[in-house]
Amino acid sequence: MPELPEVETVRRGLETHLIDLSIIDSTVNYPPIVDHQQEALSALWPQKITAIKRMGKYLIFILTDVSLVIHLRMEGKFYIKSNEPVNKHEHVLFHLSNGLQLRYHDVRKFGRILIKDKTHYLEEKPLNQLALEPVDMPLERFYKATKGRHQAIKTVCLDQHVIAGLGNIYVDETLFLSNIHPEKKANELTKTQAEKILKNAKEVLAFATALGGSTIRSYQSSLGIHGRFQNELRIHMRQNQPCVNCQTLIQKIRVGGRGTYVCPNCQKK
DNA sequence: CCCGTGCCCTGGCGGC
DNA sequence: TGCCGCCAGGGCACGG
Repeated sequence: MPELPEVETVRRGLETHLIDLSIIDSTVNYPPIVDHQQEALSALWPQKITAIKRMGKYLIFILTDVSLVIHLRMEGKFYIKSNEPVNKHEHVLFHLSNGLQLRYHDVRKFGRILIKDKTHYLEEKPLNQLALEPVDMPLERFYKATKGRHQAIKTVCLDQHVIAGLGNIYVDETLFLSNIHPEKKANELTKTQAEKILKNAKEVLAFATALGGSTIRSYQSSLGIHGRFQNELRIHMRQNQPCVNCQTLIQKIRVGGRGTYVCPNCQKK
């Protein structure tokens, strides 16, 4: 599942390949991906790709007249291909001015590509609902948000309206590094614990981004980029393996419906 | 406002 | 080997 480090890795790859190219046409094979706006999409072209940005787990293509706000969800990825046969999971094709095609590939079909106003996309859903990323988040603001929540801290950290960029992998890593149990009630955190979470979230996201994100299971990065952070995971996907700190066997539990890895000795409720 | 549930979707896997 | 049912989960709609 692409989280902030994987999305940033994708963004950098796309930037390298696409800046200053134009999209001259589009083909939509599965309309829900573009929110059934395939005709509006077709009417846009040509548009030059002037910038590719990222906010939390969203990618934003800045084009001549509009912005495309893209969420890869679980398994969305981009490929750049020439005229190879179209794979059954390639749902949207952008035909580029250099003869190549940017193809959106998504086995689960959960991803979305939304057409937004060029300058007001920040004021519209979904980006107007998006919280700040850990790197930009003032402690006071994060701590205040946790105080109003009776849910498990893991659930709150996954809420993109509270803090942006963390998904299931990096929230498990962050809470492990913070010695906080994922089921701890958010409103019972001390300010020091909130500070630890914020600090560790920043560090783990920065380190993972530097390694090109994680390439695990269903999520393999596109454009030939393979992340290496999966080799650095301390807790996620390590069920029944010894904790790196205390050798206690790591447990897999469910928190808020999510598979969650925890060291019952190191992480306190 | 807050919170829990169900939905979207398909490949992979366990069980028989 | 093949089939069936279940599981994975980010974000959102909906209802209490």
